[in-house]
Amino acid sequence: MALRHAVLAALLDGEYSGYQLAKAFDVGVANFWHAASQQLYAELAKLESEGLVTGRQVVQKTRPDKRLFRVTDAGLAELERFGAAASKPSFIRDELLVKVHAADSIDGGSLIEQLQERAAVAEAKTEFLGGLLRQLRGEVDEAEFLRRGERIGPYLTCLRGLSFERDHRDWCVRIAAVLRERQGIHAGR
Amino acid sequence: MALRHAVLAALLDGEYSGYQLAKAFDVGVANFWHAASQQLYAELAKLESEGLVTGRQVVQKTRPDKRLFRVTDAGLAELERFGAAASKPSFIRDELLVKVHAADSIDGGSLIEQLQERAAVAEAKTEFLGGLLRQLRGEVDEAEFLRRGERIGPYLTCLRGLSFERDHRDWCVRIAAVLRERQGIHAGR
DNA sequence: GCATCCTAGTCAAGAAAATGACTAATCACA
DNA sequence: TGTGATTAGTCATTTTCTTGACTAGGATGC
Repeated sequence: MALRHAVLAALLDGEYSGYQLAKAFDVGVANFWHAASQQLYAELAKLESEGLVTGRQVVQKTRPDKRLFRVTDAGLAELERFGAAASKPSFIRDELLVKVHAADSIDGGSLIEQLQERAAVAEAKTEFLGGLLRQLRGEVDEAEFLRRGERIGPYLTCLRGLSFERDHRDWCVRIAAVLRERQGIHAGR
Repeated sequence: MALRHAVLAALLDGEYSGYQLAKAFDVGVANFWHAASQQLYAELAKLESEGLVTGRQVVQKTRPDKRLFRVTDAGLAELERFGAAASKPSFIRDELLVKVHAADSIDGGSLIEQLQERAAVAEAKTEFLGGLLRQLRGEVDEAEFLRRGERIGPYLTCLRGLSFERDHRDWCVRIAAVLRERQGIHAGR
């Protein structure tokens, strides 16, 4: 009963097909929620049967037909209700961190590689989110956009994502350096 | 097939009962993995049946008896194998962020309150993790500890947790301020 | 001219995780 | 003297997630 609200929140940006929604969950929404496309199709069907979203068929010539969904008034009411209720505490789940926690018992070389790779991914995502933010705010500067923009929700969560990715990148780089130095010390004995 | 490695990594710190493990998953391990105590008991039973951990009964007078677990050589080998394999991408899941994404459609007052509350929690966790780090490194300074400490894995993941919480707190404070200012603008019209 | 990618989904099986209830003794507090 | 917290778990059910396979046509690249 939680994915549904992430879907509703994502659909506020406009009409989406399940496929497009899955894309959104790979980029902006990924800053706070992850879901596979099959889950999204299933959730959309459930939301539709409950009347929280409506879909309309769009026939396409060069592409398979699709169904575009948007949030209904009942969906908005449900979001409103959700917004007022208590939130579950957030959680992270990260296998790379599990490995680092076990760093003293596993192969350092491989770990360093993975940290560098992850740092590169985080760096790429940092740049991507930077671009996305520029796109979302358009011509105006950030402070002005945040004061008077019409749809700032996605912007705010992207800000969080950007900060997270930067921070994560820095940590990865630093930890890789720490592990490299320790390898040098061990090799030098 | 993922919780098992988090459990193995956590058990590297020494012998733990299921109950103690659950505590660890609420503090240090929470920086990268979340699990309910029931899951941990179940996972420990599975790991034991596969020979990756061994448990020994400890009879207590004033407390219920408990079973302390430690990682076996087979468990270490499994961790080693896990360390060399590719990691799944990490994911965050945060209902508060879902709400912020939908900020334009839900009640601002409640959201601001929740952001402030979350900021306070993050602040408390920041302080807690700071203390934990001091405790982990003992008398030596950080650079020295990271160069020559014996068990740095938990320290490194706590560093990540600390950074995350600080960052999260700052974001919460800032977003609450942004939403407050927007409320002022609306009220002023 | 063939291979692969992209759009746009659907289906089913099985693993993993979340939830809620329950036991039972001890200790701290008021 | 009783209320609640702490230690130390167990059991069962439901929900959610993951994985892999499958359809099908058009676009793109080599």
